[in-house]
Amino acid sequence: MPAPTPAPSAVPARRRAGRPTAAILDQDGITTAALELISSKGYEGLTMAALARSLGVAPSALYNHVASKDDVLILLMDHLAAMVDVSAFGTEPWDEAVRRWAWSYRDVFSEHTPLIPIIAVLPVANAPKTLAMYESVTAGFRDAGFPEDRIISAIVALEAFVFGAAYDVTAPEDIFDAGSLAEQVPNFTAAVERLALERHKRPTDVAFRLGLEALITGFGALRG
Amino acid sequence: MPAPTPAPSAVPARRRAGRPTAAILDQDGITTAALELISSKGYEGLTMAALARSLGVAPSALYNHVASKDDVLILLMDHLAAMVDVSAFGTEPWDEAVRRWAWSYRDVFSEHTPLIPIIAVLPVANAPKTLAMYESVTAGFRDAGFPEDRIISAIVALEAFVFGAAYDVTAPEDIFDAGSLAEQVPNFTAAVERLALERHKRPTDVAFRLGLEALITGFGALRG
DNA sequence: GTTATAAATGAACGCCATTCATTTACTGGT
DNA sequence: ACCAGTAAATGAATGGCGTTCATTTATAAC
Repeated sequence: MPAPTPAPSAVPARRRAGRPTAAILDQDGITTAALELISSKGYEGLTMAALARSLGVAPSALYNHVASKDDVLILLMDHLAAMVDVSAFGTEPWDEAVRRWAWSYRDVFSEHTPLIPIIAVLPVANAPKTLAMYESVTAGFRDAGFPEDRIISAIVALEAFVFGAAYDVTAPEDIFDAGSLAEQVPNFTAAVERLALERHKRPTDVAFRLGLEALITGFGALRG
Repeated sequence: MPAPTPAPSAVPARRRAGRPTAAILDQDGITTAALELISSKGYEGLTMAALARSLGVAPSALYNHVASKDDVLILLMDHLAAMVDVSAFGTEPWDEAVRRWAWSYRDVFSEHTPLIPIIAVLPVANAPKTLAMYESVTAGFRDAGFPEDRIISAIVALEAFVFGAAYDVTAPEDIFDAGSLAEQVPNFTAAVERLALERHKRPTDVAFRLGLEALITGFGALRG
């Protein structure tokens, strides 16, 4: 018969309430766990209960470290901002640096579109890594001879394009299939059919490139 | 004392279950009520319960006419697409028509940013009025000598910019105030301070204009 | 007339974010 | 060495949400 001493279980013994020897949770751990949860279950799977469960903790415990679920989303988006590639500012010519930054920015957030409504509107003071990204980009623009009073406007415009394009990446392939209404919109249907299928390039990438190059060209002309 | 016959009450007598003389609800009525609700209480106030209440109906009654709340949002966004000004295509030069379309598009959706994640990803077959908008724009591009195989890409890029800019409109004024971290981001802080305060123009409008003009110029060069 | 159906009701469900009283172990002051 | 205060956990409870479903009934169709 089995020994009376309980075997170490996959389910850990239920922790008693009260202050533990060392804190189990912190914002970094919560952020990491949230990212893992998102990559396995998507944003629908990101609930406070699931997050707590993945950390081996009761849901209410999270609220000792974040004020709300929105707070978790802010932590996430600031973490992602640090993953955006700004390294080309300072090492590459301005236009190439913008190109790399924008593609990278779009790619990072296209996997995290539910954060876009938050980052687009969040005061930078609440997001230090995002702020650091802006600092690098701003310095790159200034060093490239950009007039200082237009730098922020240019960045805002580029960002708007990037966010919109990030959504576009997630659109289904047949988004432009008009179905039974096709006959009623002949010009549109024709244009969709002619959409050049460049090899190895998604339509969303072609559109992003087209817009980005126009913005880079247009803004490049502002440099002194 | 009051007569036994009940006076006509502000609260209507509770309707019995069963088929009414004429249908109370339809998709148009739901859409209109939803718009009113949003304009008075905002998108947080748009719940199925509140929507039903504003129509004098039980929440479950809505589900005879829409499959889900997302369905309501789709109705809303298609309704809004019809409000976007495409009238300049065909009457004005191409660049001016794009300008009017884009500004109008941005203005309409800046009041309805919660719909952006939906419209950005919804197949056009589910949104006839949106499709009609695309038809007008596509025809305008074609008539302006735009190469047919780039029309969709150009529209997608413009739309991405418009959606991102719509979010930007809703950002708080102090979004770029770095607060206590200002010293750590000197270039950024300086650029924010120099942000030219053009009279009568919001910074968000300045940025939109900057980006839009760059896109129009860049895309205009593609015309044959 | 009978039958079928569309369109309403209201009760119930499950999920979710959040709050709160409570417990407990560590920390700093005397 | 004690004591008080506090940080960090528990788990039960709450209220709101979208949605489902059995039921009812007026109208339309045969």
